[in-house]
Amino acid sequence: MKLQQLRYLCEVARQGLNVSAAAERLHTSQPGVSKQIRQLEEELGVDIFVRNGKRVAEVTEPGKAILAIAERVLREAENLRQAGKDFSNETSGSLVIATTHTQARYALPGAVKAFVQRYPGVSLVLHQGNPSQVAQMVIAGEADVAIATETLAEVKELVSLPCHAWHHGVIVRPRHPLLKEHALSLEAIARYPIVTYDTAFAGRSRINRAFERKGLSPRVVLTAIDSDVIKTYVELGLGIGIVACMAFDPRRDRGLRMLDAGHLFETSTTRIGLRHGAFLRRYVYDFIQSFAPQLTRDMVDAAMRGGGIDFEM
Amino acid sequence: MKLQQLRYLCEVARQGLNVSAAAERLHTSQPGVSKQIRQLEEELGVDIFVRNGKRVAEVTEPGKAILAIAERVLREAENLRQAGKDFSNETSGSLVIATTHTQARYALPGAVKAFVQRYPGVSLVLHQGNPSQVAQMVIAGEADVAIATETLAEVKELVSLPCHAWHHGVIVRPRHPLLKEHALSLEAIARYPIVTYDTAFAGRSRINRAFERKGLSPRVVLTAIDSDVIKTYVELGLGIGIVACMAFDPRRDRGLRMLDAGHLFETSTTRIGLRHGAFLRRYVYDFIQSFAPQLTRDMVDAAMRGGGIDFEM
DNA sequence: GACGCTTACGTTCGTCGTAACTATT
DNA sequence: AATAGTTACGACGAACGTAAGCGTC
Repeated sequence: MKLQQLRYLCEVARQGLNVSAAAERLHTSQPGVSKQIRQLEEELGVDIFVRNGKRVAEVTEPGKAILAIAERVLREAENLRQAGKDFSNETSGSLVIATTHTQARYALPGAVKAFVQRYPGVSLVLHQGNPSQVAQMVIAGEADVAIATETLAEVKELVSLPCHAWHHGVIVRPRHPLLKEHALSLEAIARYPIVTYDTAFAGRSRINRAFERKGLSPRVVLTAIDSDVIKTYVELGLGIGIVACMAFDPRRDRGLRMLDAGHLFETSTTRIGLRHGAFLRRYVYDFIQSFAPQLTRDMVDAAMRGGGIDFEM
Repeated sequence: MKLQQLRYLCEVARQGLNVSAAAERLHTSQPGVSKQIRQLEEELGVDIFVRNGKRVAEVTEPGKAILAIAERVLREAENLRQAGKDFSNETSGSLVIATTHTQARYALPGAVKAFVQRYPGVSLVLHQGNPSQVAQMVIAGEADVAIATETLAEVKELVSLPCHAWHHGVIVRPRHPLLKEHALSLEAIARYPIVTYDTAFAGRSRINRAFERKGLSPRVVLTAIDSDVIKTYVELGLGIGIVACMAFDPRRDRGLRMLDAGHLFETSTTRIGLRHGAFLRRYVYDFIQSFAPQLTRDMVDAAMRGGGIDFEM
């Protein structure tokens, strides 16, 4: 068994069982790939692919299990390579962050700016998606870290750590009647049409729960995945907005007013998600700590090894 | 990077940094091992070993991290091989069980007997040790499953599952005064010299805790790691014994009497410990279920993937 | 001086790529 | 007919083992 064979195998699977495409991506010949896979099948004594005549048609049931393990082997081998680069003080590299719009736009800029200054040789990539896509990217190895408020803690394949606690606020147009009420209440909010986040985004679950508990069914007239869209429509007078407080900037958002709603909705916690057992280069720890200062290298390491460990903020 | 290089590397580390010894164990030449390791070091750009002149003296700090990852790679590769054997219906193989005396002697015989009948081609090996040794054997890959009452649940590197709940009993000689008391109490027990398990064995922690809670400090005159030694000394009149109920057999132990003490000590739970993420061959699942019928393959799999999952009995 | 690791070198085996062949759509 | 995968074959390269060299203990 050789690592190369596993690489070939996984690439064929990733290319939708197309051996030629895999060979091309691997910069090698197609017969070579074909042969190595057959050799692996022979060594293991298991057919991994079902071949219709000469065409690779599907993955056998044992093949699925084998592919899963092969991917783990390759991932660990990749960890080794990363560890090598890290210890040899190689400054170049890449950091791929998978995150949601709200985080990318309002929470990350500070940490990102500090990072690119400190590590000019490291290319930083931001991938955007919804929380479950973000989690999947990290699981699949396409991203190094996931940052999101929802979902991450429930994904078993990831180690997740709390970064920031934050809460929601209500945004309205200037001179809106809500601005005159001396204490903001859920009942008052529910009287107006609402513009807020899409399901499974930026603490939307907390918003729903708060209304449900009071037996209120607010009229949500528009949902968006990002705070800017919400703000735009609130400015247009479509309704009042419920967004993360951090998404409101009094200087930029002159056409809007923010009412703190920390007492109405549960606090949300932004979390960082990491691949279980992954080797993280020094700059990854640095980035994490720059984003969430309480997450020291030791804490992250402890969580990565322990697996089940977690703590509340 | 090749698997072979990692194999060489780990073997050298395991042989106490002796390249020649590693080469011999790997059935290859010593220069080959030496060269491959240097190549790996060059590829990774990291010195793994500190060489005093021409002698390998110690592992560098980065080397330790690299060794840890290399071992993970090899373990996954081994999983692949096991998966191959399993799916190709190869009947031969081995099952190494690390366990304590009490389990081996009183809990396992039934499951072991059924196993060797059902899988005559699989060689079953029992390794004995104290609970933490047992856990270490599985972590190190020397054993496939750990079975013990203490320790396993706390070891993070293992997935542990509850098998049997059991409790302690008090054994005394015939005509002992305790036999006449109509309700056994801790206070009554504490009046006599006690023979029981060594620290960290077979629920000894529960025994201690029960007495502590009542503020009693019983006089323990002898501790042993196995029930048979305890029984022997109780028969000799050294004191009364506290052992697992399952260790008492009225037909064999004619010179002794057993008093149930389930109401005095907390229930102990025998657990099975498995290496996190390991591939288990079919017969391993069968063995586990034969030992603890509630542990179906699906349950074991769920626990292995989930990592943090657990349930109480 | 004995042991242990490295360097040097020749053989062998394996891998890769090209080309021809065969099956599937 | 075109696309995709396997078989065949020759060239290159890498790993292995033997033998010699050099440092420690």
